Amino acid sequence: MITIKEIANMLNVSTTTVSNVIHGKTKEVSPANVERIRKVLDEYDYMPNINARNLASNRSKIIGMVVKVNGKENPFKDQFFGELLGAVEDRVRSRGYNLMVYALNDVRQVQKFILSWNMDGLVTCGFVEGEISYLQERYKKPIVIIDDYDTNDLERCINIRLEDKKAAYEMTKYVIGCGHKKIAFLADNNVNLDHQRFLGYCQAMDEAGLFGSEENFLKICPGNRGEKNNLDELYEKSFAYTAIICSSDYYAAMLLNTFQDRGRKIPDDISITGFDDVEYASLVRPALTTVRQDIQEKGLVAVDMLVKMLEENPKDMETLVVLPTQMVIRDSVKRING
Amino acid sequence: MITIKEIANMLNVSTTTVSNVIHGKTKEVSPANVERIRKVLDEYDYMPNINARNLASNRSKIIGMVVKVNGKENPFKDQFFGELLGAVEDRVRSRGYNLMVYALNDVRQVQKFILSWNMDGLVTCGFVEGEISYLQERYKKPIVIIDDYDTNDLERCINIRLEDKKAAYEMTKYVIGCGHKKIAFLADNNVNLDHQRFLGYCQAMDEAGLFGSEENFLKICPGNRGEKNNLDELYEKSFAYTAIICSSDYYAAMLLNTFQDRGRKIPDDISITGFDDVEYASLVRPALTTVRQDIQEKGLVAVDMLVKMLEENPKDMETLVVLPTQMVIRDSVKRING
DNA sequence: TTGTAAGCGTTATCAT
DNA sequence: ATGATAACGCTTACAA
Repeated sequence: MITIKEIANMLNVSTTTVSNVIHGKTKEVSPANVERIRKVLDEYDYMPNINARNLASNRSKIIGMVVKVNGKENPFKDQFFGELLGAVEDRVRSRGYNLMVYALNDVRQVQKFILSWNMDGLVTCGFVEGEISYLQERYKKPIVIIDDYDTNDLERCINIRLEDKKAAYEMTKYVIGCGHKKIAFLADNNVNLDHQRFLGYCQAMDEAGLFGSEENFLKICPGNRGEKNNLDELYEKSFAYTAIICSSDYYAAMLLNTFQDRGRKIPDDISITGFDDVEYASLVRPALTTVRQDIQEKGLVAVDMLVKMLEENPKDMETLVVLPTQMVIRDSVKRING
Repeated sequence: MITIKEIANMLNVSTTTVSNVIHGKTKEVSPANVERIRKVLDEYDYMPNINARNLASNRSKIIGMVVKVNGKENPFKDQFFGELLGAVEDRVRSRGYNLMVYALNDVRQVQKFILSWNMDGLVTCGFVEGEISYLQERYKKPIVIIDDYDTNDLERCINIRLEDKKAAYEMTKYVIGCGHKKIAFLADNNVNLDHQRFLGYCQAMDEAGLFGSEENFLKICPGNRGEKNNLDELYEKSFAYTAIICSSDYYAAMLLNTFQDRGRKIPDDISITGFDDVEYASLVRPALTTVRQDIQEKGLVAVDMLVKMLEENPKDMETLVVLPTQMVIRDSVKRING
């Protein structure tokens, strides 16, 4: 690999001049030299040594994507994260940055990597308040936080979310409108965005004079490697309901499966709804009635906001983006008599 | 961020001594100094500047993962790539490296990134012969090639594949054993691993005295953004068969869907098999009879082999890993009368 | 328009 | 056991 210095020597010019040509600052260089240097650059297929460049210029052109991993699972098995990552990668690259990916559960490790590499910015997903602010105190560059509700108005931080509460509210209202009264809500926890969705569910239930409380919150265990889901328990509990609002397509599909295997007909015996509208939401049978979010868009917006902060550093930048959702009605909810 | 030089000054020692402590070369440093330096390192939460380190030591501790993207699709939407990426990330990190991810279709771009960053090694997926050898000529470091059949015995390259032909052979044999005679093979192309699977199909057909030829190769169009699948055409053609061996779960699920929507019963009217055993293979209905591969393992092995080359540089290293597959019999194939 | 030279934070060689 | 010091390849004042 040829270096700037070598080219400068070859052509009897200074490294500054070569550097200027490389960076397109051709106004500062005589046309003749521009020509000569460009030719050599091309001929020898010059590639900058990015480590040297980063060291000298004190930036890195690296954007880190850090997703929190709970337990031992591979987060990118989940189509949501896969699609998000792909969108982020695409936009990061087309904006001239490079993407480093980490799936971690320890925020101290995150800190180590981003500081050591002097990353220009960060996209995080799945981390919560305490973790984010820990990072934010030590890392003085922009952070985009995807899908968190507890981190608000932190300096240099941008939040990207959905209308989670509203979406769950609408879905629940739709199910109620189909004649259901005994409706449960299912998630693997009741914090952050799952909590917001639960609140939406509760609101719709309350408005309809039904009973939206924790009593009807069904907690599903994530079922990591080795660890079993609590599907038996959920199966038993499900008999108390005619519909279950799930906080993800993933769990909805799991219920669909389990229940049908044990002989309950869906939606005839019980209705089930999902959230996200990942690809297999329309592949399972019955196809899931669900809430669509545009994951691709989430990733693109995340990077765009980050790069905007990085390159324009606008003073009055909006610090929160709430993306819209959309009901997708398929076949997993039955219209029943009141 | 505190630097080595600053620490050295504070303690009136040389940067060499500090550096030695940082790297655990405590034999070369007096216990008293080890103690003093460690304390400061800890107190000031020293983080190395990796760009400086890389520049000085001429390595990068970066492993690149490059997946070829055809058309405009986001490859990580496909659970196969998502899971592979997650496995690679996990192992890369635990081996002390960092992962940079690129989804590209132009091999010249790949070259630019890996050379500029001085990456230590590469994991590629989806690239084919000409592209790989182009890279290999310019990039003098190890490359792991996943799922390619046309690149063999290139220096510094390791191939990782499945028993694709054998797996397809066994699947076809199973379907024949269920009494089917009119069996098609479906893929989106007939090169590389899809071709191997097609060969396995043909072999089983031939052995059974049936007709395994291109005539029974059904080509499905990938259906990228905007572009439509040729499902109408495939639906019509399917009436000539009682079973279709698909080269991926993805397409199998798509057929399941389309055919059922148009009123054909599966497996009663036509049997369908998949390949990969991604998660939704067991979520669709009927659950797919398919060939299981261990994607997680594929990723782990890829990184292990790469790191082994990097750190041990063994002379007699095996250059090909063929991972096993496994038949998974579910509900999408019907046993019929000969 | 061009060149000089300091500096980025490490590593590593070679003395002492 | 410890320390000078050059080197890594680039950017960027500043000088000419």
